[in-house]
Amino acid sequence: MARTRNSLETRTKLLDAARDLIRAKGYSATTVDDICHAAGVTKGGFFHHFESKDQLGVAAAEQFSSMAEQIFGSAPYQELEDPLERLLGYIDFRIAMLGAEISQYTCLLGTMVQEAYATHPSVRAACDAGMTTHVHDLAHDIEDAKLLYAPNASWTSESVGYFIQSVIQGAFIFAKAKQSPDVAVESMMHLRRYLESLFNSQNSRSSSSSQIQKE
Amino acid sequence: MARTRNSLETRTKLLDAARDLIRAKGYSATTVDDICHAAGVTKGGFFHHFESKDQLGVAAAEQFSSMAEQIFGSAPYQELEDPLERLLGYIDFRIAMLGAEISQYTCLLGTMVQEAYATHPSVRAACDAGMTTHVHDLAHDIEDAKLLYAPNASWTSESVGYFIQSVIQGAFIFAKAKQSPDVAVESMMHLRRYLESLFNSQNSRSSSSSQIQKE
DNA sequence: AATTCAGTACCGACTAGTTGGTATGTAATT
DNA sequence: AATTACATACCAACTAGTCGGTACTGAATT
Repeated sequence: MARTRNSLETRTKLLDAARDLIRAKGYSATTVDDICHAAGVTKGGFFHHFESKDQLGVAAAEQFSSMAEQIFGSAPYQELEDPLERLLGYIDFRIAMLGAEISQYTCLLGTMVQEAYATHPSVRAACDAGMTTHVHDLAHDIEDAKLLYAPNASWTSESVGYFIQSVIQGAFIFAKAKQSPDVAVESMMHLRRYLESLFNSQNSRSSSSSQIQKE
Repeated sequence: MARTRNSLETRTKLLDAARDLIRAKGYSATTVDDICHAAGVTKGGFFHHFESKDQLGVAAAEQFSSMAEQIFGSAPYQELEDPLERLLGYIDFRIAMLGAEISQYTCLLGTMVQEAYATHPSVRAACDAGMTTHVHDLAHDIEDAKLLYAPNASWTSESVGYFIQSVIQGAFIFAKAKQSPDVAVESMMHLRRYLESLFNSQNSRSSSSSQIQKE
């Protein structure tokens, strides 16, 4: 029966199945058997790769984080030279993602941490770590844009990064509640407008096409 | 043993226990036995009041909605005459709430809908209904403020209402992940600043989002 | 005023199925 | 030969939900 005997491949199949199932049903409602069945692996195989369900949750969070890092790190907007344009490109990219199926664009970490924060400490920590890393990646561009367009602003780049993620996470909740991304799209447009306004004040010099044409 | 034989009281105790437990552990991880134990009621009593766990979820969502309606409807900021001040008062009120324990200020509806949206349709619908009602309550003040301060703005009051709720829901996720409300507070401060900016400028033009504001 | 009686509120043991996890076996790889 | 990578069979604890029974209530009947 066992056609392939590739440890890494099996592990990846389990993690992918876990990612999809947990995004759809949540962490608690997703059983080990569910994951095994979806991945085409038996219980024995599962517990060969992960010593507990919680440890799978941690591993799934880590895998999701590096997947996100890869997706956003290699997205087209990263080629833009202006940090503000990269930031707005990120938002536009996330808005574009809302065109796919709900289960494709929602965040595993946000979903898991909601139910796991009080009862599964290791999962909570893994979600926190992944989200924090993503915020810090963003904050780098925000900081560069700030130095360029709003050096005297009172807000911190990090807080803007967390704000962006809060809007996105909240938008996902409404996409789920309404079974439609429409409200989420509008929220992210508000977010985009706010970001523009943050970099629009006082001494701004921009050679870019979009916003400021004041002299 | 049975001191009081008050149907409504027992039902309320079950709903209160469900609210607290689900906010802490999520919907799936909260068992009927958990709820019974916390409420001091037996299984028989539970299923006398609710014909299924899902129906309890729906009832809990409804109760939570009317609780919210009552809290925000009778909050001090409602006395303010200016609709914009009422709106900002709402934000300040929510920021102040972040001083309590996590389990006290998080949203049952947002928590439940995350895990239930695909697998428990009735619960999803109840959460949607509750959140939508709350947004519409908010949107009323937003609309009034718009007529007063930004009559020509291109955004809709409803979309601003959903945006506010998205930020709040997302902030809760980070409060859980970080086990601290600090990040949530900062996000709500950004939200507050955005709302101020929406009503601050001479919005005599529509659609063009760039607006220069003075400090 | 006492009795009946139907209905409501609740109890707690039970069930059939599910849960995460284990013990043991075995074929493939090193 | 030893280790790895699984599969199979199994278990104790737990799961939502059931069911027969009990205690209390309040109104109608006696």
